[in-house]
Amino acid sequence: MTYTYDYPRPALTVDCVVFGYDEGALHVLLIERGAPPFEGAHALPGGFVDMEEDLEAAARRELAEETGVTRLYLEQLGAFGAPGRDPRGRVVTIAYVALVKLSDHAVRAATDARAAAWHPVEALPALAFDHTAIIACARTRLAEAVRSRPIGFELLPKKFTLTDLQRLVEAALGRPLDKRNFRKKVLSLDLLVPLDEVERNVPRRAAQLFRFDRRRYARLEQDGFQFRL
Amino acid sequence: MTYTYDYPRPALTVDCVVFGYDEGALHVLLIERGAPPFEGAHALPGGFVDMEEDLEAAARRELAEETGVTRLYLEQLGAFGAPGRDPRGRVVTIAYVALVKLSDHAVRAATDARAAAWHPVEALPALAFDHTAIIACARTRLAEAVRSRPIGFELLPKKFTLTDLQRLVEAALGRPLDKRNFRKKVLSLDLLVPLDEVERNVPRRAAQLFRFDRRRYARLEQDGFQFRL
DNA sequence: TCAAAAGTGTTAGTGATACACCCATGC
DNA sequence: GCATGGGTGTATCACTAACACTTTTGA
Repeated sequence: MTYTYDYPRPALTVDCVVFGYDEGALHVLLIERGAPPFEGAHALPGGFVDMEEDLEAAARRELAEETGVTRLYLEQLGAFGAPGRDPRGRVVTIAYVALVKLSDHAVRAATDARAAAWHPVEALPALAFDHTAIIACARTRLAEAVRSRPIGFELLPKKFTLTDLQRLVEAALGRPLDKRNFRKKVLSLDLLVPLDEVERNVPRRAAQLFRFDRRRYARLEQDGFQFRL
Repeated sequence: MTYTYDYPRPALTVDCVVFGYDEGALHVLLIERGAPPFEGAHALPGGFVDMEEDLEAAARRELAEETGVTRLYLEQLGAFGAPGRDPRGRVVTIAYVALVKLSDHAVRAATDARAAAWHPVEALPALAFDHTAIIACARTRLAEAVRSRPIGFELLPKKFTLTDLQRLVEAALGRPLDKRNFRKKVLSLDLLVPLDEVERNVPRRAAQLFRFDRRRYARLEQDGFQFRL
């Protein structure tokens, strides 16, 4: 079966920059390509958009197929379409940024036998296509987003300590923050609920656990409240 | 001549939300469609991406062809690709936001006889496709961008008064600003150069003219300076 | 008892906001 | 001389940034 058009059409793909956070460092989910071009190289999970499928739905589908990751936060990053970016011909890709709780999502072996694995953003391998540039772009977006919207919580487990949150924001911003000032500001937003629970099995004073109050944020947002860290 | 592929491909277009500023109000450049679907309706200028052409280049080309506008500021807004957005079939569009100095760019009659004209953003006609939603998205982006980067100057003539600049920022933000505070903040950035010249032929005290110091901004930016209005 | 991180306030400085009147010009 | 917008300063408040020690816990 083939498909015929009066004018040539670029191929259209989606690619996902999936950020996860673990042990104080940001990670990106990469697959190993099982076919040319760039066979054996690392690349972003992604693939072709189906004809009846919304772009975001395509991103979710490809992610589920290649990495087993589902139910995550997804946001469009933009289109990348320089003519030479794929050696097979003209391929335009719509890139998405995704955030997952590493604690909740064990990365499954990919359905099509290409391994999916987490890589620390500070030490990424060489990547196929223009994926290095796409990730750079995604990191910039993440740094902005983490400060202007409460999306850091998408990367943390449901229960987290203030230090967890601070380490995460520091990783996204790429610079250290003052502990007292950070805690003051975060708590003053009144979006964190302290739980009747503390850390367990730590060789030090156990830290208070918090959860993010989604409902309260939704209400504040409607009233024109502007989140900013 | 036809083109054949093993898998179906969506068509790929670019569309431009071109903002201009005149007489205290933001305007958007719209064309009138000369062919179905939506024949006779207003729409964003745009069209199909050529196979060997960068996405941004496609946007610039379509703009030049349809409206005669060239040499403008252009920034990618994002991809819009919901399956039902074009009645002819699956068409994914990459939207761009463009800013032009209305004073410099008389809008030419379009080459293909479809009229291009400016419409105030506060009173737009019904639009073809999902173009109303795309413009809404572009306005949000513009409001953010005008505050966080010195792009307001792309909309003003080379020589402008502080009141011109304030009216523009107010139009982009959709709310009024205090005159004294605005002037204080803008001048403290040290990016405006007062000229040896004032307004002419105004029935009131003539205002000081300024120009934006691009060079100085480029230098400051390199030193990590963060523009914010 | 030691190591490791949790938790906690104050001060100084900077930037944001609110606010009202005189001035210059063209008609 | 009048209508129109141009131009200017100060006081208050809120937020940011800098900074160090005591507490708790498990090993």
